[in-house]
Amino acid sequence: MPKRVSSQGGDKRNRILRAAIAVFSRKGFFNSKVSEIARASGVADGTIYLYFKNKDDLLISLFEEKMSEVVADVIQRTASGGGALEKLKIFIDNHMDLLEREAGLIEVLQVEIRQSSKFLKDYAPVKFFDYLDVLSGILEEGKRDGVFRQDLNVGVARRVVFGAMDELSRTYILSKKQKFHPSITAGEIFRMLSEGLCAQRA
Amino acid sequence: MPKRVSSQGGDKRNRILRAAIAVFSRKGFFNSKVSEIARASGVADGTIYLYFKNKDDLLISLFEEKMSEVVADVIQRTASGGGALEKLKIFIDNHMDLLEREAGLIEVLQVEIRQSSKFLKDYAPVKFFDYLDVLSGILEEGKRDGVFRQDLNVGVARRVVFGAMDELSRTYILSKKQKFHPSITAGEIFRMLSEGLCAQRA
DNA sequence: CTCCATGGAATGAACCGTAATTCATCCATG
DNA sequence: CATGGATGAATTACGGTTCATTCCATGGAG
Repeated sequence: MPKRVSSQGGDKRNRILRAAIAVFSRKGFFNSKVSEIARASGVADGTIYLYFKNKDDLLISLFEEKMSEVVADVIQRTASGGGALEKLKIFIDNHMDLLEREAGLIEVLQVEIRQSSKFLKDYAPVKFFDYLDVLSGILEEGKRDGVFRQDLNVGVARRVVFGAMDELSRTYILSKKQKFHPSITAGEIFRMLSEGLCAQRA
Repeated sequence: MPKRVSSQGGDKRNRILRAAIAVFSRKGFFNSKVSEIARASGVADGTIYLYFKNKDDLLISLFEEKMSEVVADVIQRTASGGGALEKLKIFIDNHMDLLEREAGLIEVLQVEIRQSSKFLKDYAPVKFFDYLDVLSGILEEGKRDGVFRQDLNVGVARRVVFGAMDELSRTYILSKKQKFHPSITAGEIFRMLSEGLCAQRA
């Protein structure tokens, strides 16, 4: 299990991760062969087992490491927003933007990790909760500042927001002929969530 | 491939479908063994192949048939609603209620069908679109009647609504210790979507 | 400067468990 | 006894994982 090779081989682990993202996103975890990932990353089958315990570990590592970056990044970005509403806007924009910047990664996170709890007996996707927590923070702040309704149930609201973004992501990923642009859609989602569907307040 | 057996065995196909739902929902499609489904439905392994082409076909059939019922049922139920807003309420209530009535089924539809497009090369989940179309109909009606904003993008809105419900469903399914009650949550989702998060209209 | 020893990294062919599918056989019914 | 559904053990393919072998960079010795 090489830690970090001084010469040129230092990126081998990353090459494998990148290839895994590509392959998993294309064919799904269960239909992806380790040998394919090996081929795609230009290493031998056995080499993968020098860097990862097994195929499951490859998926988990991928999730943990990449999701960490995503979470750190979105925390950074939203911090620059003035109020809760602006932060929410940034959060949503960022999420939809990821679709273009990291299409394969998002696809894996979206589809494969979801059902991971089914086959990865004990694994809890902590990083995913970190991501949701950022959203909770924004919503709490908005309540505190009177921007959002006082009776907002943050536990439900964070899921509503995430679910909306997530579903649009899926639509984007699955529709071959791109019907819409992520950033434009982000605007629509934001408006819908902040103002609601109704013409008038009841 | 027996169409419909006159004697007692007529329910064999259904027994298999029911068992498949239970097994798939518990362990996921790829980790479910055909022999498990056979055992759970009280038939021999080979018998399954008298009723279904293969394991994939079992999943697809399950989806098509059960989803048809769900769609027909929700069309029926929403039809009784007075206006678009009430129909939307019914739709959301119904969706969350399915979680209790058909927990296993929803879990399969939610998690397994999602990634089906990855491994079922040509299959398009038509019934899923039928379900979304019911939602579109409600939103269109609301726009026509001035209940919903005129500039609502129905294509995006239907996904926002579905995504919100869907994400809460997932939360419900995955959290062992039930933190919330589906029908109460349904109310929160409805309010959030119709009125939005904000305290004031901008 | 050349040669060789050393050890860790990389290789990939072979192993092996698993599970989808088949099919020779059995059995109930009319 | 003929028909056709049902059975489940055997077949077979597949692909994750292993590990004996090879490769290569380094550095010490001659």
